This record gives sequence, C-alpha cells and structure tokens, in this order.
Amino acid sequence: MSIDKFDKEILRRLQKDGKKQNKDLADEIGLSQSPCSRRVKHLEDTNIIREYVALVEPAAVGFPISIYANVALDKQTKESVKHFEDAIMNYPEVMECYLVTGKYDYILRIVAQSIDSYQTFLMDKLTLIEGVKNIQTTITMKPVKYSTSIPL
Amino acid sequence: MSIDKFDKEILRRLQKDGKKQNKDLADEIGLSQSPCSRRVKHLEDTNIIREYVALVEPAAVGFPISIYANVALDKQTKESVKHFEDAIMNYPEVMECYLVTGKYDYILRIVAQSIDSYQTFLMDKLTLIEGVKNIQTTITMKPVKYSTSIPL
DNA sequence: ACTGAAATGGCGCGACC
DNA sequence: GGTCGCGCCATTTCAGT
Repeated sequence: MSIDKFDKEILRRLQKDGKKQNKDLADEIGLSQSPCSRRVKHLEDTNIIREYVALVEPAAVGFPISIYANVALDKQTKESVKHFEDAIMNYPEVMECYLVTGKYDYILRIVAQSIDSYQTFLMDKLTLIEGVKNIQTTITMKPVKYSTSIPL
Repeated sequence: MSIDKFDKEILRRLQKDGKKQNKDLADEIGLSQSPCSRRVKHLEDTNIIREYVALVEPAAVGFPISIYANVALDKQTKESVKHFEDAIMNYPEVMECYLVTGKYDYILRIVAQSIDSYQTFLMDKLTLIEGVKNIQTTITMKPVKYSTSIPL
C-alpha cells in the first residue's frame, strides 16, 4: 500500500490532466497498459485519488468574488464545533474551511456573485449559525494562483 | 456565448465528475450525444472549463499540513507586486494566492510535509523574496471542507 | 505475483441531415 | 439539435518471467 516511484509519476500526471489516456500515461511512465491501469485503479480504490473534476473559471460563470472569512465561536465544545461544521457543509458558497489556531477558530473561503450577495450570505446564513461570535472578512482583489496539485 | 440552462447543467455535473461519459451526460441533461459533446467542447475552448484534474488526498501522499500565510510587502509598486507574484508562481507548495485588502497584501495557502518543512520553506524561500516585509502564519489543525465546485 | 501481449466491446468524434 | 458509422481506447483474459 506504499506509494512507489511509479505511483508518484501517475499522480503527478493525473493531477495535471485528469483525463489523460491510460495508453499515454503508460507510455510516459514506462509501463505497459494493464499494470498502469491497475495502479490507477488501486489509487482510486484507496482514495488516494479522491475524485476527478472539471475546474470551472469562477468569473466566467458569474462568481468573480472570492472572500476569506475568519470565524470565532463562543465556545469550542464538541457540540458547538460539530454544529458549525455541519452548517458549513450545507453551504455550497463555502469552498474551503479549515479549523485553525489563533484568535479565530475557522478560516473560510467563500465565492460570491457580488459583494452584495456576500453580504446577504453573511447576514442570512453565516451569522445565524448558533455559536458564531465574531466574523472578520477579507475581500480578495485578484486571484494570483490557484492550484490543486500536491507537489509530489 | 452566454451560458444557458443546458450549459449550467453540464458544468454542474462535470464539476462533480470530470470523467462522466458524454453518453451519460447527454442522457442526464436530455440531449443527444453530439450536441452535448459540442457544448462541452465549446466550454473547453472558451476556457469556462479550465482543465480536468484528479484531486489527490494530501495526507495520503505525505502532505498533511495546510498553512495560511498573510504577507505584507514594503511597497505596492507595479514592479514589487510583479516580482512577488512571479516568485509565488514558481513555488509548487503555494496552492493558492490572492491579492487582498487590509493590512496584508496577500493571503497564501501552503501545503507542507511537516511544520519543520514549512519553516524551511518560510526561511529559504518566502522571506527571501525581495520586497517582503512581514509574514503572519496561521496553522490549520483540520480540514473541514474542500470543494472545487462553483455553486451554479 | 506481477508484468506484458492480444482480442473484444463500447464510447467518442466527425460527417451529414 | 439529431442520426449514423468509423476508429480508437479501455478492459479482461491469458501467457510468461
């Protein structure tokens, strides 16, 4: 179940092109098709490859705004934390959420169609979650880099 | 060039499964195969679909640490900004980088194999970029949510 | 046991309506 | 936007080392 050299090469390439043909992949890493295919299948089955997705340009589909929100909770009890995280999971605008150290409890990246619609999200959803004490918003002005590739 | 109902349905599905077969996609949205395929191709050609990728579980390949770094520059001149952004583009550990408002200039999400290797990255790379004045690091303790799907 | 080779079935793709 | 047909690739099975 350890990741060897071949697996790393496979992952490196599939992270760049999720639709790369098995034939080409096999050629590139220097294996024939069936062992290559088996390795890919194994990486999928063990959830090392979580999923294959199409990445959509947010601005092109009407979501030009990305916002970071730092969220502090009243208390960090198991129930309080679970309630917050469950709520977050149901909000598709929340693209990322991490539990963090420091004076806030969570960092969220939220996408929105406009600053107004973010305001609405804030008022109607985020601030209404039980246990949320304080939210600090950071507006992004420009995306500089967005990568999904782990640097193997 | 406007995104209609069909295109939205296509994007919604390909964001969830980038390898969904055209045949199935066509069935689901209620079109036959070739118009469906033509639409997908158009979305690709206009870069509304940026790319297809495999998402890899970071912890499973030895990158369990995600860190947010807030970076302030000495000055925000065109040259200074360009120099920083160029440097960032060459660091594969930097998964995301946004230009932001507020007392810092950039927010970065960085992946690392350990806190130590992040320290090394900080010392040997980030702080050495010309024009970087100040960096504030926020360690993440747990990923709660990570989505790449724009909520169409 | 894991790799490499061959055959079969299905899908994507492009021409045309 | 739909229909049809060709070619290519994924998959599975089998033999070899």
